[in-house]
Amino acid sequence: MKSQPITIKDIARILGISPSTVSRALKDHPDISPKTKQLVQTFAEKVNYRPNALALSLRSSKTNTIGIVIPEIVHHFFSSVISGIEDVAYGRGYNAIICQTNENYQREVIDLQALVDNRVDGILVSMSKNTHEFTHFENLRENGVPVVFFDRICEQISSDRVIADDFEGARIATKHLIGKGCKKIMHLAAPQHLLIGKNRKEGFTSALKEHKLVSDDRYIIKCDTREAVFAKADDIIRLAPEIDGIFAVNDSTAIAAMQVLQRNGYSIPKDIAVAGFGDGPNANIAYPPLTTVEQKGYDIGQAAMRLLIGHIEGTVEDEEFETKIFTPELVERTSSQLGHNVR
Amino acid sequence: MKSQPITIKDIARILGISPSTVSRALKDHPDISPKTKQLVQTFAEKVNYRPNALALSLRSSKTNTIGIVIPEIVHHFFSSVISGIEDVAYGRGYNAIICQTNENYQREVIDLQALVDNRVDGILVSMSKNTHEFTHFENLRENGVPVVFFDRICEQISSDRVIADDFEGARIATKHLIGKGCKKIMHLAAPQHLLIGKNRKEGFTSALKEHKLVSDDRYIIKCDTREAVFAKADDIIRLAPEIDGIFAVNDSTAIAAMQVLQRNGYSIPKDIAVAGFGDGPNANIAYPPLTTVEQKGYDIGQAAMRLLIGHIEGTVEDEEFETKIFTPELVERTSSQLGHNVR
DNA sequence: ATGAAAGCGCTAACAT
DNA sequence: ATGTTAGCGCTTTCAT
Repeated sequence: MKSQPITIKDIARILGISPSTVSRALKDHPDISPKTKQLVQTFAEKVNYRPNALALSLRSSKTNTIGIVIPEIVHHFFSSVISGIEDVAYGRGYNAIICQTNENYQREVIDLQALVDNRVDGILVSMSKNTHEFTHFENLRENGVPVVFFDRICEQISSDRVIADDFEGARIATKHLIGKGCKKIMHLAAPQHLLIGKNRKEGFTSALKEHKLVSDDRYIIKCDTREAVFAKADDIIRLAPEIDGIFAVNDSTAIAAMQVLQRNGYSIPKDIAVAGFGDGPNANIAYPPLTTVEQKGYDIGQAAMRLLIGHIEGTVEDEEFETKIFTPELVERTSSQLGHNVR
Repeated sequence: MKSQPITIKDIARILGISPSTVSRALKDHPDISPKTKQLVQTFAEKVNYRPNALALSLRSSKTNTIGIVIPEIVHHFFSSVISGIEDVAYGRGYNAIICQTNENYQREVIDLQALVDNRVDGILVSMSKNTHEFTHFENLRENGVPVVFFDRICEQISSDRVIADDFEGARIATKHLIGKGCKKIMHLAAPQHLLIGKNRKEGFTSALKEHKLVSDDRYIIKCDTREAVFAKADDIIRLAPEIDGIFAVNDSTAIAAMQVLQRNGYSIPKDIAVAGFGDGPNANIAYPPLTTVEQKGYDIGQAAMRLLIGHIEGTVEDEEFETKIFTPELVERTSSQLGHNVR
């Protein structure tokens, strides 16, 4: 029962007219007589004719499809970005293909290649954590495929970029903790070869300096996942008696740290105030609800897609690149109310 | 600088040979002389030749691409399923296009149409909550596109299916609560036109009956999202004094219910024991950690993709359908320890 | 107002 | 061992 989809040629044969007439009739070409148009359109409707997108794309070298390459779909931030991208994309007649690299460099290379092979009109990329080679990005340029980086941008490649102001976000969160009375704040940091790791750490230290607080390297612990926190639990607990605040590079790290401290008899936020980064839905589920900075994923996605369309449709000069920066906003909840008891 | 990608024709012209020779040389055809092969392959490598997947697919009417249509990417269950699908797919030389419907029927129709237009080799679908018309699924069959439903299957369409045993999972969770001493258990239920809603409720009532507990309709509250729980908070609080357990249709609903109860002075699990369904990462983040049943998303994804490949590659009879069922497993945590205090 | 022909990039039957 | 041709489905110039 695997019936081949009907083609323009089929319609032409059945109706006893030429393929070109069918093609024109279907798109209301003025040359075609109303009678023929009527005939063709009605028939096409009846047999549920659908143009073959492959053939269309091959002919026009335009797929109306863009590729999205991201580390992990499951993170709230990335899925907000995807929603932003998709809403703009669909509105402008583009389809989006999502590829997740699972933070795997090899997969990133393969995914990009597959997108290029399938002649997508443009690509939106957020780099994997393990990417240190950039020739696969350079190849895109050589192939004439427009690219916009977002969030995890590649500094070595000149291109449009859309980012959250990680430095400022970290600074805001840290100043908030200081405002709540914290004097000795620990930072749970991401790897420093990642821009977000570097910028958030620098925002953190900048806030400390501004308020003339000591910036103790011992208080900077490298862990940026839930698992990493549990692996470093001993280090955190050893320092816990000295500190009164934690700023974590993301929400899951912040939440895991709260759990580690609570299991060791500390009360949050009474003994130690905590702030995270990202504002996913976890922040509300956490106990106590987590103070964090909101990253505006949806806006970032929209902006990235708009920039990409600018390049695809040639409304922007080819070598003219732009960087859009979104400043995060503090979302204050219970976890940062130093000294307060929570039920 | 938008250089068109190089084609076989280009190579042929430059090397002064015919396109067919180039094509054959590139795929090690035995007819071609080693010298020519060497020449062509080296050159192709040098200019970074890549076949145009569009042209390939058009010619072979085989795209080596499958479509995934799911309600929401962000849910842990669905992203596990995607990982399972992708791992099998890549291993067998298929690419996957992910479409999220956002539980929107119209979007589901559009996404499926786009996939068919792009001639994917097969489609994996988990239905949107708001889908009550099924002609768009029937059209797939008419177009000869193999489909496998998973999790949110469509009863009205005969096809391969991969599901979690929701009835049994709900029964296991409910019996667990009963075993912990619960006598009056509330159920937070999903809409009954959804199979998962129906099956989980029936698993719940079946466990009650088995243990000769009363099944009170007042204890069945319709809410299956975090927001819905807050909307029904008054109803839940009104009944809270009577009950000693809650079985929720999913984890976020269970967690929201715990929060509502806690904010109203109830202690979990001392006063009321709670169990959820799904075992996403939230279950660990919740306070107290949530007892729930694990849905085996990764396995379901793998199984669904394997079934789909069977149909695509014709190793399975066309009208021969299979249903694979995965039984969830209980993951016992703190939220269900009725009578116990948690710090 | 309609049709014939060519071509998007590729491959495979059919020459030579 | 290599080249010529035709065709996948579609559109569009160029006839008529």
